Amino acid sequence: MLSKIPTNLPPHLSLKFIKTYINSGDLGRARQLFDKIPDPDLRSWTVLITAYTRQGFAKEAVKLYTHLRDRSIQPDKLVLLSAVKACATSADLIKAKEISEDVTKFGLCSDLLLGNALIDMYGKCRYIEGARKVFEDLQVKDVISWTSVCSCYVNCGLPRVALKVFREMGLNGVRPNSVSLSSILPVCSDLKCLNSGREIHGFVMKNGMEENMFVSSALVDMYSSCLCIRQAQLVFDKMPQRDIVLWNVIITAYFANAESENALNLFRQMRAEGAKLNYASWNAVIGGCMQNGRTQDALEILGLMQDSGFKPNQITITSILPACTNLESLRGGREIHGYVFRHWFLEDITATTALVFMYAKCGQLEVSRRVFDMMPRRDTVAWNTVIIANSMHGNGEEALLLFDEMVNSGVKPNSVTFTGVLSACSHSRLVDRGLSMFYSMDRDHAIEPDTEHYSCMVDVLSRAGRLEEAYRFIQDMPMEPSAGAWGALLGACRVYKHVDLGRIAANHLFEIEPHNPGNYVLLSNIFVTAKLWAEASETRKLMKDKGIRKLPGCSWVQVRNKIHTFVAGDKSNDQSDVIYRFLNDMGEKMRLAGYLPDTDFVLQDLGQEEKEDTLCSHSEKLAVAFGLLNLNGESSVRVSSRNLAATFAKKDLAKDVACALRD
DNA sequence: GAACGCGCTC
Repeated sequence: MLSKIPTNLPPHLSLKFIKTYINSGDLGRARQLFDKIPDPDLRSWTVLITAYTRQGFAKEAVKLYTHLRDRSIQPDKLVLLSAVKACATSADLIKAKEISEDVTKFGLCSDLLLGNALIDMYGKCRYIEGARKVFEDLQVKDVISWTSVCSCYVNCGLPRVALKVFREMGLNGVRPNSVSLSSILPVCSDLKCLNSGREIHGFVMKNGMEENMFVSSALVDMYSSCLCIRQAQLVFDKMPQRDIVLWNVIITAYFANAESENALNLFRQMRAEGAKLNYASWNAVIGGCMQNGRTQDALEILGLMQDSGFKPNQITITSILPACTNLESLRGGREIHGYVFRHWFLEDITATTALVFMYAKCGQLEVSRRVFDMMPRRDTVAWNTVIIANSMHGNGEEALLLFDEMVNSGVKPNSVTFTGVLSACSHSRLVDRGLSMFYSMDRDHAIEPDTEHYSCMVDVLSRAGRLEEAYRFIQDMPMEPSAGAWGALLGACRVYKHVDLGRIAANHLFEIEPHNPGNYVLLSNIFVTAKLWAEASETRKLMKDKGIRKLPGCSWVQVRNKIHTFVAGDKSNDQSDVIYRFLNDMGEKMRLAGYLPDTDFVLQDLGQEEKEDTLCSHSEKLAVAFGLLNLNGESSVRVSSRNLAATFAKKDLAKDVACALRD
């Protein structure tokens, strides 16, 4: 029994006791003994610092080193190594610099082991200059020095430099080992650089390293990222043994390549072979199902996961939450919110962000905002989500205020942020703000606008009726204009009745996406409005000849527990009579108030009265009327629309998700 | 006494 902590031991014995306590997992007792030694030797310091780092208390380890220095004890190489490692783990750049100074101060800056550890430390602190300096100053560099400096560039988001350094290493006659290879292969994955990946695969085979678990799982991941799933499978098949990571990687690879059937088969095979699944396995397969639209499978596997004794964690919840991002899911979504709350997952920035997004998508902007406001910390994605939420709901001014708040709080915007901000500007007709935002991207935030941003700007100008400007904007784009850009212009040409530009935009769209029915319908409608009947029917004919059909629009509204669906001109609802009478009354009241319906929006060649009728039977209008008539103000009316085919698949999945989660 | 591979949100 290790009951009483001994005192007054000679140094070698106290070290022995400290080690015994650490090995038995009692770090606290080791510390108590250490604190009782009046003058601990350097070995004791080293052992304790290392133990703290290994057991996940790197900050405490760094503190311990600070105590040592406060006592003006001169560190040796071993203590410094342990401190450098602690600092690397806690990624504390300020302490990192202090320790680095100590290394120099005590004349150890040309030591290879310490130098390598310092490079790794700076890499983990994302301080390239520091790592580079240590690397340059090393008289002798080995494979670890080179690998560490490569990893540093990878960590700091400079994959191309990492690849360059990796090649330099070879040119300097240093042969990469398995660690170097599994560090550099993810770079090929990120850059989708199949050529470099293949080259490295060749090196692996020539040097007989293909059975290394780290190397082969990195190879599988590389081939998967480069969309060569067959190559990935070949690497996997050649492995005589498969550890859990290799299984996870190959399953993720199939999901990422949209082959979910094969992924699920491998998942079954993995379980049949008795592989010991970990959290990554369960989350990979649940996330993979969700990414591939297999919500039902995801739910089933969520059940299996819990049967196997794994409690869904933040990542599981985050993956499954998108099942709840539709209007009819609000109830189930709330239950999941409860689960997230009960399990302290609100501390998790990713899970909470998914929750913020879910509420916004369910039409609950206020709740979404309250959840966001309660977040203890917010990263770029969290800010992006709340900005996009406001943009979706047409709160352009609020989205811009949030953007300022984001920048002021020191969180860096990225390209998604600007997509959100610019689309907010377009929905709220904030043209000047949109333009100034767009020009500030490159100038103030070093973000180069991509196709999506240009399309947003075309939308900003188009919706404001500045069609010629929008067209010039498209012509000045540095890249090939996307369907989004031309589509924004075409839509606005319909609203502002601009035939010439409409024709130009549509012709580009027919090239880019020849099978999108919307473009043909829009152009035909533009012709109808301009009374260019011949061209209108020609467009319709073009569409028909290509075998393209427009799917009917559809809207639905939830009243208490039931979802009611409407298509345009729908008379199938029990209350259809009441709905149409209500809409007619409203129409009459509007006319009296001086509002005349814009019948230009009806494409058929009908009489004025019939045209007004057609406008009244729009599917969204029917759904809103039904909601107003049946909800009696007891809650807000939330209507959502999609094309009919997508609607058949809708279902309150959130409830299923909530049911599947067991406390 | 040093270095490496798998899971989540916009």
